[in-house]
Amino acid sequence: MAERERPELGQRKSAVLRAVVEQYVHTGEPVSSESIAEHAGLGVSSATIRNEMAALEELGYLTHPHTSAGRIPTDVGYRHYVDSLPAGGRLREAQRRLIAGYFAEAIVDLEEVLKGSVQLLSRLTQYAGLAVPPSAVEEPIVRIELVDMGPTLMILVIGQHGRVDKQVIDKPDRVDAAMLRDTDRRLQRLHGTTYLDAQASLLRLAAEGGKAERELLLHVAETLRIATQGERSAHMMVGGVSNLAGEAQQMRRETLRRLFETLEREQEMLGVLTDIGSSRADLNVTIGAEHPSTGQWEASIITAPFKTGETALGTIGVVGPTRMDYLTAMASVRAVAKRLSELATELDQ
Amino acid sequence: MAERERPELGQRKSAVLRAVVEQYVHTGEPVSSESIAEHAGLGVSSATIRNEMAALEELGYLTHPHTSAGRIPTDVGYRHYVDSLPAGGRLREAQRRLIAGYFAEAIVDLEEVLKGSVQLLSRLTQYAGLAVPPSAVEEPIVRIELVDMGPTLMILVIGQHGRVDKQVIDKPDRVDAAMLRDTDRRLQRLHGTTYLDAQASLLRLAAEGGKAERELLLHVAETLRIATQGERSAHMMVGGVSNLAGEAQQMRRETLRRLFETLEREQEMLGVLTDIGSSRADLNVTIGAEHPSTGQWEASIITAPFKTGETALGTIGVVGPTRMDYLTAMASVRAVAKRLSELATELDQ
DNA sequence: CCTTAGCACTCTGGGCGACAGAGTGCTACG
DNA sequence: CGTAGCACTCTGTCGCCCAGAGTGCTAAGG
Repeated sequence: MAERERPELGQRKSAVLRAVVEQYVHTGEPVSSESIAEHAGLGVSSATIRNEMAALEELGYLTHPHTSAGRIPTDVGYRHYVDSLPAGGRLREAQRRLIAGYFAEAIVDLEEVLKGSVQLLSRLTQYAGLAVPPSAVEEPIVRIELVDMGPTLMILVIGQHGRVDKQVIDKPDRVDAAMLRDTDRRLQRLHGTTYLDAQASLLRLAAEGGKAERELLLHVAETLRIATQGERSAHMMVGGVSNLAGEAQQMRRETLRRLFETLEREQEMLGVLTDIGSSRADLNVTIGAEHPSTGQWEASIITAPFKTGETALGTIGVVGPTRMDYLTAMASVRAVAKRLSELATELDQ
Repeated sequence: MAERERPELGQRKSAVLRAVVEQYVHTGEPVSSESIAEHAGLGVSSATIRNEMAALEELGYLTHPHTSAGRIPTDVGYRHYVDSLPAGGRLREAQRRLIAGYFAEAIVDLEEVLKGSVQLLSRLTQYAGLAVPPSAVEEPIVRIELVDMGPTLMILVIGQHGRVDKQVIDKPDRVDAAMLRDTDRRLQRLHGTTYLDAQASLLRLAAEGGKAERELLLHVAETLRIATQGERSAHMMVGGVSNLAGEAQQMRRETLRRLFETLEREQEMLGVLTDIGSSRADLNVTIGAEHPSTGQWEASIITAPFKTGETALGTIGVVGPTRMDYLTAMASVRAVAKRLSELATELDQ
């Protein structure tokens, strides 16, 4: 729809826009026509650049802090810039090596790998990294156990991809060792079914059994529900937040506080990420006010799904100020997601 | 030793110091002699207060931003203030209810309780909350299992207090189902021993068994080692960091960044907390430059251990700016630690 | 000897005007 | 259509002044 209103820019306008974005990202200062004329190598004078800039401002791609200041990109400007970027953004050699080095270590626990990836991304980009682990819904269960802890009981569920969900509950009355063994055996039937299917099966099983057993099974079902349904379980991972505190020269204190607040609220943040990732593209970029939440904190989010074959597992990404080095950030996220997908595919066999 | 150099202040000097600290914490502005004379109810004129203030400055408890500004407390000033505080600081009714409400919920998983306590503390104090879970060293093992995940193998250790440690490894060659069952049975001997003792036992067992089994057992020992020795396992919990971003009006950007950075580095932060908590007091307060790290970020840390009976389990606390509401913060930390200790004692039976 | 009133002194912060510099927008010309 | 040139506008800074806040000191009084 925005496509309709903002038709293809001329080649030179695009070049000017790109130059403005890149210079502004680099220096953080409004960009003057003269510096573009000098550095961008377009072979035209500053006056011509000024005309182009005025036109770009008219079209909504640039703004003015005040009359006699240079131009800075608007969200729309960044959007055009990002869309016109070549797909295969390049990384510095050092960055490539960092990524390669990380994935050379043989870590086989997906959760550990993701934790590391978050760190990796935040180091690559100097923004905050984030990761959303696979939802358990479709994950086959390898084992369910009831562990007797004395006065309490631990329900333990192990998934095919290495996730472990646990819940500790007060041991219901009238539950003894024999009964636990019995229920435990019954739970073994669920091995191999997915978290989702197992929930349905449990409800059926619960209906059959005696009162005490029913209570137990319902608790198990609850554990699975929590594991699949977010709430306290959907533990999104965030790292490198301190980068934002330093980097964000221009962010006002209040803006920064709100950003941090949201990053701490898993549920809210997951909602935002779901919105952004719903397009199922290989790389999603959301710039400033394009999303109501990110608009609030003048931030951009770049995410990419990682998958085995064609099925999406989870998401990784970075959060940074709108004035972000999109080229590097996009390339980093894309590269890490690619490696993660390869690794996941390998683990899956 | 500081005790030696700074002898007991007179009663009035103490009162003036307290008034300055409290007013400064409240308003964030340097405090003038006149406002103390008016509000502190000491029944003397501002000139007298001025004399006292000059003396306090001489002694190192107060400073001056510049000649004609009011006084602000130094770290030493805060220290004296804190030490002279009555032990049973009081909380507002609303805060009491918040704490009572939280502990009224029947959560029996220590880890969950701690996560909640961190949130609770950050809401009570408006600073960042933190918690260090019990070390596994002395915790009895309830169960050790080897879970066959296809190409990989998960080592799973469950502790008496509800902790679950896992490590996923590549399945060593020459390991088949029968052998897993066999080793699994052998591992059952370790049930009931502590994480620490189990490590020693494993090394002995490993020496006896065949080559493939030895490799397995060594991996198990490694899992236990990681669980007891910090590294990636000692997952300190931090929450409410966004409070600091807003609250810290006076903190410079750079200071804030460093603080956040340290909060993200578990190992470093754990080191600081260990230093602070080593006194084994019921409540530890470290103010600004009293610790080299906290000095760097102009912050104070308040911690308290929680225990069952006499054995310390872990630590909770808050981190805030030196200009902190010590009264409330100390009372909050003390109250939450007390409740946690009660809860832990209860769970332990 | 301690307290206090009074006063001179100092430093900050805001308001004001002037000014240099940066950058634009426009016009007129090739 | 591009460009040189120029008038115009706005910011940031500097110096200045002034009001206000708060101190330090002195001298007088209990």
